[in-house]
Amino acid sequence: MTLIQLEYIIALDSFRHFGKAAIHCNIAQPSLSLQVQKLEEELKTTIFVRNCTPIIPTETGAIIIEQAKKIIAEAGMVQQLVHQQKNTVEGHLKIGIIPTLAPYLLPLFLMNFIKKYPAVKLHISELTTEKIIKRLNNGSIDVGILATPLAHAELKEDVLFNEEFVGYISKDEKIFSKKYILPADIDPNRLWLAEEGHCLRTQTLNLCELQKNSTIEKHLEYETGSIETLKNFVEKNGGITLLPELATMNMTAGKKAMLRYFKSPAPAREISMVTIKSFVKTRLTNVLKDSIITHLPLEVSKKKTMVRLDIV
Amino acid sequence: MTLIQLEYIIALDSFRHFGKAAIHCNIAQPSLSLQVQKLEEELKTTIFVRNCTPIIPTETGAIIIEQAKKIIAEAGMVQQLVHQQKNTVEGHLKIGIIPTLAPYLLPLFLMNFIKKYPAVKLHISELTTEKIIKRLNNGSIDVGILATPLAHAELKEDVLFNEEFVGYISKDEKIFSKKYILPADIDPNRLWLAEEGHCLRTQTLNLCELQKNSTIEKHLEYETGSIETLKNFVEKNGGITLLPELATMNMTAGKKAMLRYFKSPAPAREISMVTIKSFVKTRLTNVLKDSIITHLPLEVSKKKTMVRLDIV
DNA sequence: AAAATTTATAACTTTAATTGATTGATTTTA
DNA sequence: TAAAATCAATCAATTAAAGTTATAAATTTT
Repeated sequence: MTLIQLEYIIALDSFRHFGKAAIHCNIAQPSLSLQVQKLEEELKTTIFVRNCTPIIPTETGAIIIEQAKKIIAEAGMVQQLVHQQKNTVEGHLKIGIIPTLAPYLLPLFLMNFIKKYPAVKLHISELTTEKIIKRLNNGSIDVGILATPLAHAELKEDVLFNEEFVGYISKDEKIFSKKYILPADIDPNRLWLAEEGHCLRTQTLNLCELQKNSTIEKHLEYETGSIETLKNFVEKNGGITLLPELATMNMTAGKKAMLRYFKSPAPAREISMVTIKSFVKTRLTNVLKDSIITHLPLEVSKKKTMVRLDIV
Repeated sequence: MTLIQLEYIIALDSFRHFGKAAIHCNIAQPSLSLQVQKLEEELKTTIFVRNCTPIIPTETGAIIIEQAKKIIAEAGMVQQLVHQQKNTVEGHLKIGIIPTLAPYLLPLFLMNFIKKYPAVKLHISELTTEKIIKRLNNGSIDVGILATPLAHAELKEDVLFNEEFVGYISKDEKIFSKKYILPADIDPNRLWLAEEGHCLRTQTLNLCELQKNSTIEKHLEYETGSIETLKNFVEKNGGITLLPELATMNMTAGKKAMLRYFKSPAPAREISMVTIKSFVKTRLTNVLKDSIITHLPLEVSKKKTMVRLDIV
């Protein structure tokens, strides 16, 4: 039994496909087949049932895979212990972050982070919530930064901050004249929404359904995943949209005049750093977390009374 | 990093000597050197300080070795899980047992055990308590069967039974006429003792010192590790010796007439099955334990009031 | 200072892992 | 239902790695 074989069966379990798992492991498909066979031979048990699509682990196989994950995690811990001992922060960290957060959160801390920890190589991907969860599970990213809670038992959530939603109101709207708005003030028919499957859409809808279960019937359906697009729509075409607080930070004074904050408790989304529970690069993620939190604007980091809008 | 490299550094830490560790690992010394170097290179840290004799692990090295032991234990668990799943009992088990127990305990269960579990390969060595502890720690035996408690934090003790001591009294002795004896009845000057370092000697001396701190001055000093020799001395030359109960089971009626049991609570030694705490072949050791306990003579297995004589 | 011990290095051998090409089996598509 | 596509296993060849013997370098012991 080798650590590599254990990595291979974990990948195979995660992809349920020899070819795809092989690509993930950076090897050719026959190598994977052979190593899995060798391990099965050594343990005198079949780990995967091949005569079905997709392949599935046997009962014993599933137990072996669980144990393999434990072993690989403990093995990863070795390098961590060395860094801890040296008091160094280095290594690779693959981060997945949702697109409604990335353009506003990353610039706040990223340059500072890579300057402070030059030995850390970051690899950041903008991904949807769904893809982040999938990739955390198959190990192609280490950390997710996204709205929580996710209610996934295998994931560990570390709350970074709560981000308020702010109304972005065209001058033509009735509620433009109000100083502070209430969820009830928002007319779903005047609301620009993010596209289907977008967590911002879910959160916004949650807010509306919080007040009344009105059927939303829009005259114009426009699907976008971009907050900038939503902003532009309100500016050019009127209407209302909800912006996460960080997206309002760098607006010009003129545009900020169109913002309307909610009366306390304001609706908010909880933003967390998520890892799989067996994740071992704790030192890296800890400094990342610290870096993010210390570079948050005061408006966000100071605790306020909020109502969390869940995404599920 | 490979599991083999981890095994090598564990062996090297245990022997503190490249040559000896290499023999233990069944490889040549340069192979071990090379693999340790490779691991140190990969982790970018030195694990062992070589410019001293014997070599010692660095501070970081010691931490890595601890983690390595955890990983190797978890890896050993995989095969165990497979057996558990198949509900089979198989594998190798290396047992160390003290010489004062081996000839009397092993015949009681061994044939039955190998018949019941034909897939288990046993390798049994008669070893002193000291050597058993050493070999448990360096992994050259899996289980020790010996008198406890040992007061070693890294070892797990599983009590099998308590074995009474019985006086073996020559007809010439005054106390031969007594039906039941007391520790105070034993004249240290008439006592045949096992050799220095022998746990039976320590236990016997403990018993004597329990009553009075008399200085033992013998006319004849004879060093033996064998209970049979002690018996023969009493038979041929008179005097007294203390026998562990199991050593009295197969005696002829004539010789049994020389046995004198202690008044309750009788002095006894605690016999346990000892493993290192990280040991994983729990299924094997469990069936071994069961096998031993179920084949004990009734006189031994039935609980009596005893006073434990410790060996330390 | 010489001998012995111990680890590292070098050159070579053996073993193991990986690959590209191909086969056989199964599923999908037309 | 036949053809195409997909997927894992097998084969032959290559590459990489782990191990070996012999020996050198360094250290300790005598």
